[in-house]
Amino acid sequence: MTGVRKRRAGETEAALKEAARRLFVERGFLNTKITDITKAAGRSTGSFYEHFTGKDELLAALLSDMRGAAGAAITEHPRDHDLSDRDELRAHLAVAWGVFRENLPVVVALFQSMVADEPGSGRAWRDLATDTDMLREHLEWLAERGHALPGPPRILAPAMGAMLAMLAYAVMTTDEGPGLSDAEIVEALTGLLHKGLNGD
Amino acid sequence: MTGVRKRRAGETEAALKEAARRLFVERGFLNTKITDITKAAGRSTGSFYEHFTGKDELLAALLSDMRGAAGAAITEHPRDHDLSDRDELRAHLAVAWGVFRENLPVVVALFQSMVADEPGSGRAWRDLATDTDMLREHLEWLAERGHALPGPPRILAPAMGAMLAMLAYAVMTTDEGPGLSDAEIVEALTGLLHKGLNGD
DNA sequence: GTCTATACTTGGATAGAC
DNA sequence: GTCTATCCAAGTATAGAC
Repeated sequence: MTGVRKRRAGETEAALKEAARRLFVERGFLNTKITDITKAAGRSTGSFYEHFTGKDELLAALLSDMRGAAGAAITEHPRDHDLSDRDELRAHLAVAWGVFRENLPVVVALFQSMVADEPGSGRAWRDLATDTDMLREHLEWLAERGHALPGPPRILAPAMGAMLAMLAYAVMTTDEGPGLSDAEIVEALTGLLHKGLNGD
Repeated sequence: MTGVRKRRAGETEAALKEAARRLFVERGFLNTKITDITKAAGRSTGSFYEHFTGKDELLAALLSDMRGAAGAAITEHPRDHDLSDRDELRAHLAVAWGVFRENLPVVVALFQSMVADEPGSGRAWRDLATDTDMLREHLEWLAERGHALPGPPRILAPAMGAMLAMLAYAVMTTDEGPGLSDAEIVEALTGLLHKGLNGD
């Protein structure tokens, strides 16, 4: 493989990804066909399969890119973050909301992909539990320290994650939103959850 | 149209609906093809279109049936329900959870249908706002009476609805759930939201 | 109203030339 | 690696006999 050829290949892959990101937001992951992506990227159908085995692998690649970029912000949480502190809770929520906002194409695609799966697969619960694993640990840490929670962390964490994910999806895919800024939404959620977890 | 013929027609429609309900839970709304439904119902493809113009109309019919049955429980809320009362809040959540549980086929189908729509359509937000309209009014009623809420009802209501809907979807479509009974889940959500709304 | 048979469309995937 | 051309499977929807 020559250097030029390699570069051209990289450009094609990047073009396909970029086109996919744009289309995933506009039409959604499910309604975007591979031919739509190649057309938008100015590439041929055959070329697509030289880079990805299918739409799912493309999504996996996008997800990988996302983790590389914004992943650090989410992953590197010290286990002893104190969510009973209002400012820390707000910061947490703000980071999560921001990651959603910054990576909307991937978020939309993952959300659609998850919900479109066979209900019997149980994927929705599995994804939700996995994605809120760290939050669950935070809550368990609070409980271990004698903090009185309104319920078991293994249901509270997924519940909070469900609220955040679903609400973010709804808000970020409409023009007719609640008429509130991101900061105002985060503030409202902070109030609800802070009092909810700590009782005032 | 003879009486016999009419009866037979009614049976076919019922058989199609019943088959659809079953398949929507097993495979989901999106993955269930019209041919799957007719096959499961022991009817022909052509016959299907004599009763419904397509899958969406079938879903609308199922939704209509559901409203007729369980609708009363949800719709007939006096506007002045006091959600700051823990027992009333729990009862509310329990009713909603129960409706989801009792009508899982329709709930799954609607959820999938909503999420599969073009993100740009803003349907997710619209549905969420509509479905939590009454809750929003309840909260506004509280606010009018001087109750201090953690944020504007127009974002709190959708947020609560998002949590309930997404969590119910996840929990009810898995065998590996949180290991809690419905009552225990409702109790945990009650605790979280009651304190969240009222501050202890 | 219901059936069988089939036309039609979409979209995924590959073959082979360049 | 990329392209054009094409095959093929899946599903929707209709036509026409009963």
